[in-house]
Amino acid sequence: MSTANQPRKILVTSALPYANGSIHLGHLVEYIQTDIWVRFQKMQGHTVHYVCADDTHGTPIMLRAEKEGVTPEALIEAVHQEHSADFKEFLVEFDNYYSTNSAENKTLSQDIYRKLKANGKIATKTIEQFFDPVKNMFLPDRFIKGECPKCHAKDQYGDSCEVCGATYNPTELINAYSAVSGAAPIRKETEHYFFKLSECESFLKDWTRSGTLQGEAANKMGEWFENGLNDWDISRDAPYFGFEIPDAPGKYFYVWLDAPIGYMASFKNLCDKQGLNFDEYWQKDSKTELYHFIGKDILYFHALFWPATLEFSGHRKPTQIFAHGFLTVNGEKMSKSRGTFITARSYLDHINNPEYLRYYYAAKLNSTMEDIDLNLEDFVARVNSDLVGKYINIASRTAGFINKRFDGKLKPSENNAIVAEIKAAATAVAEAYAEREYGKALREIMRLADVANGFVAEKAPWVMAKQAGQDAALQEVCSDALELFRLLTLYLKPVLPKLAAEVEQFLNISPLTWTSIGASLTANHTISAYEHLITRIDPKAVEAMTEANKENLAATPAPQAHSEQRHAAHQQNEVKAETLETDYITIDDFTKVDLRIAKIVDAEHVEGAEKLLKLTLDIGEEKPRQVFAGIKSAYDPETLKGRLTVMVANLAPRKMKFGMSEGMVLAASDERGGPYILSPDSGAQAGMRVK
RNA sequence: GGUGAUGUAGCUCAGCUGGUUAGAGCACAGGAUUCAUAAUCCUGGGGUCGAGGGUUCAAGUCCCUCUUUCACCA
Repeated sequence: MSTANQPRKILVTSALPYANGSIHLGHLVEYIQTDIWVRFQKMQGHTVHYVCADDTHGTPIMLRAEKEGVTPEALIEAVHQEHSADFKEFLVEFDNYYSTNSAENKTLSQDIYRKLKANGKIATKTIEQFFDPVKNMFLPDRFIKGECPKCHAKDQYGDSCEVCGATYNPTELINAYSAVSGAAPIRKETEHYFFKLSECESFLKDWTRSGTLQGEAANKMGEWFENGLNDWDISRDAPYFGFEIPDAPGKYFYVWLDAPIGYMASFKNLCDKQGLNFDEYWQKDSKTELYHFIGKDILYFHALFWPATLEFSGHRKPTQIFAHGFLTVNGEKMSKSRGTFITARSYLDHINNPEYLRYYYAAKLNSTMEDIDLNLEDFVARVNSDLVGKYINIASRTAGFINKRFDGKLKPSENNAIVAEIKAAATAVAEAYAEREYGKALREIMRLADVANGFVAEKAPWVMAKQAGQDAALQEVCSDALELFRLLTLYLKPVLPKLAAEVEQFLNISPLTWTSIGASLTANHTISAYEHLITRIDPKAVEAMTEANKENLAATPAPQAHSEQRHAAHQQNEVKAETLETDYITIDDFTKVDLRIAKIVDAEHVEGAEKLLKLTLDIGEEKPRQVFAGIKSAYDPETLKGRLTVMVANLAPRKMKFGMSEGMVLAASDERGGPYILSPDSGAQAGMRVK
């Protein structure tokens, strides 16, 4: 990507936050990352539209509204107000912040659906799903609760246990009940609509490898292709809060169908308000650019479903998708009990300045999908040192002389080498921003701030101030220092827009853009009086913030542990949960398993495998079996050779990445350790049946 | 179980396609300075670059094995 001089037309989105909860510091990583990029591109003189919206549909919203005794519309309106206010205060400047529950989105979603259907990409299939007989509705996994089949913890969700971490199907829960009504769910058939993603494979393979994804992301997508693409279930049965599917009474679009179309709808709304040409941005051969900033957890939706949806409904595809990692706080997942699950609002209540967080995130962000860590101690140290100690200090230590001694008038030198050096860094800084290497950009900028402070220290204007006849030199040094400060402000402006605006006012200059680098503060230019622009963070404020969030824990019920995005990603599995299981098996069931004593004739490491060993097992057959076993962590292959163990001999052979596995070795393990493979008592011979 | 990441000074992180005695900021120690909200400047201590093996004239950087942490998928 170049920082070229040609003005570009760019449409940028951030992922749509779900209208079911508050914005927290994790969300803000993405919005701040996007906002910095957008502001940078705008400073470059490009035409940029940054749109977003609340993601408003789905079962969780419907049920929450019901619980609160309001309509879904009222609920999402209130959340929209809250989200908008949060973003505004964090200086996330959308050109439009809309809602997926809009007329535009309904029209676009239905239109796109019709085109997909006309292109033969829609199919129907009857599936079986859990149904709440009291509430008369089908239940997503997360609304089925029960006792964990592994550790017997009560009230666990349908897909995994939060106590022991086990994952399972909702069918395995003991005494399953509907989280909505408490009734025991029953299985019921229903007709669903599917988008035939399986037919889009060759298109998607090309698309995901054409430079549209980060390298790591493209690798990850490779997994999906290896397993083959499943058709995508895009319908949900009434009652559902969403858009009805055309010509399908009682069927609604699944929220993930209309959510990304919400990007288009928000832009459509902006076009209507500002007279922009919608089709220029979305038609098949659009020359404009389209970028989606997302979290790595929703890559699947944006790199598979979304481009396929666009392609087969006759639209353009995204230029690039930028996925970022998650936020950890003090090196760990955000946690209510540690007080590190911090909402945007709570941050604002305790730390008066949102730009500190913007700065810290920017200092940590790069173009990869790595997680970033908000270390609260480091946060305080970094902001205080970089922003107050280094950057702001340059103005603070020199502006006083200009104001007191020269009536605010500047007189810069003709050729200052330091000024030239800092101007010369513009390209490197711009490239780093464009590539989303904000950490790199800020490291460079702070290095320049060090250079600027070194310049002031070397010239020692305070010495000049005490010597007669040094007035001109004093004015020149301080003027140059303020020019350095101006340039540093310009470089920091995408990250610190509010502070930059205050500096512009202080320096009495028009808003800085990238072309302002060529300009300079000139002789006789008058600046305003300097007032402290920012103050240091008091570590006590941070402490108070985490304390306050701990208190909230006691006061409010724990939030839904599963994010809407995580849940969304699970939707593919809902369809798969089909076989019901009972607690007991019969002797016949057991004898189906052909267990044999096996002699390990050979064992070796598998190149490239993390946990596997390749075993060659003699069970008295002509040819030994080759079995891959996940016991590498516990056994050295050499020590296994010659041992007897137990294997499942009639397990269907399975093709693994490293070859065929013709059986399975039994081993014991749980959280206390393992795996420990089994050994028969002495006397057993290879090939004996275990029963 | 699979996949992708990850492990570099006390802390947070840089180290591009392998090449001089491994870097920065913070923290710490000593000195300078006092214009600036204890800020700034100079100097210094501190790392067997997760562990082991290999390739190479040369590896933090490539390969293999083990291991840490995380995420996604199953």
